[in-house]
Amino acid sequence: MKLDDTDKKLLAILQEDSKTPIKDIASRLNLTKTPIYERIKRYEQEGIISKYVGVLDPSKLDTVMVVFCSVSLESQKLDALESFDKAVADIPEVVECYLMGGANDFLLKVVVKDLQAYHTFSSGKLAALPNVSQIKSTFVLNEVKRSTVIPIF
Amino acid sequence: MKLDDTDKKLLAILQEDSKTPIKDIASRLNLTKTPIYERIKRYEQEGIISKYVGVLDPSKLDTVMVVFCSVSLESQKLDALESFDKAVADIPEVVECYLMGGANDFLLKVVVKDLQAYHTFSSGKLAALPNVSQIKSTFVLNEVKRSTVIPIF
DNA sequence: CGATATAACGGAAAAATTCCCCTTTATGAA
DNA sequence: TTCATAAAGGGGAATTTTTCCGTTATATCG
Repeated sequence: MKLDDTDKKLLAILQEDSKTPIKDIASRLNLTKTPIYERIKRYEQEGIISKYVGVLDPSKLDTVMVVFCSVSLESQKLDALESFDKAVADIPEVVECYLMGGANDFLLKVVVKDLQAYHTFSSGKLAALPNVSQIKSTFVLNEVKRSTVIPIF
Repeated sequence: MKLDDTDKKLLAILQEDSKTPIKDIASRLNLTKTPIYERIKRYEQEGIISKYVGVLDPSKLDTVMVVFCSVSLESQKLDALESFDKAVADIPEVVECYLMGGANDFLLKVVVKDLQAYHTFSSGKLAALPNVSQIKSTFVLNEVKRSTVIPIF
């Protein structure tokens, strides 16, 4: 889908604050509610906007710890990768998971409540998945920046 | 702040779909709109919910490429770390940034439109920041899972 | 057992979204 | 240039949702 200048500005606004009233967006973009409303509906229908969510501040929840871990599999065959994908989808502690280039590892972002919970997760749930050969964990000391915005140029 | 069972369920719903009408949430949690409304307002005032955002599907935007890079600084002094923090906040391509334990590196999630844009970003903007000594880039081949949900147990 | 605080309820007012039809602007072929 | 057609924008009314009351229930503690 082709995005014009208005689309880019509008998507930027919705990525920053999806609760901004349509009429306010309209006046910022020098339009009225109808064209704004219809553009937004189009994004939703086409799946460009997949969902609207509330974002929590982990520093306000005293029991949150973030860990990145890179997981290597014994096999790089497609079905091994796919079965790992599926397994990971159902583990709530795994908040993000990426298949990475270079070493053919997965990079996982994991959220747990403390170090003990991480140990349980890592040695219990994660190491138990099929084909897992190596897990390297790195702990987040400080969350410097976290945004969900995909910059559109 | 102490979170009871209703708070946890409510935060889980809002993290999944913040557009769910309050009356629908109320009936799911066997309550009426008022207590739900007042709990949500409390989360917003206390900053537990920091914002509401629209989430874009990068696969629907043909020009999106994700890279993780670990950046080492020459100095681990506090002011060097802090000036890096501040600089990173203003770079839109840097979507997330974490100070990591272990090697005292930063881990950055970077979103650009293609490989050429990444080269421009990496050698231009990123390497130009003060104290940067080493940049290791790993490219995302496939986004297996990406959620903004912080699991609350 | 009161007294007080906290949470939940129900309805009305305000605000936002949604939907309708109409007007304007852009596009392209004759 | 001009007309036909499509695409985008506009304005207002109906609907839905949020917000804000006053009131009632429930729990906690001396």
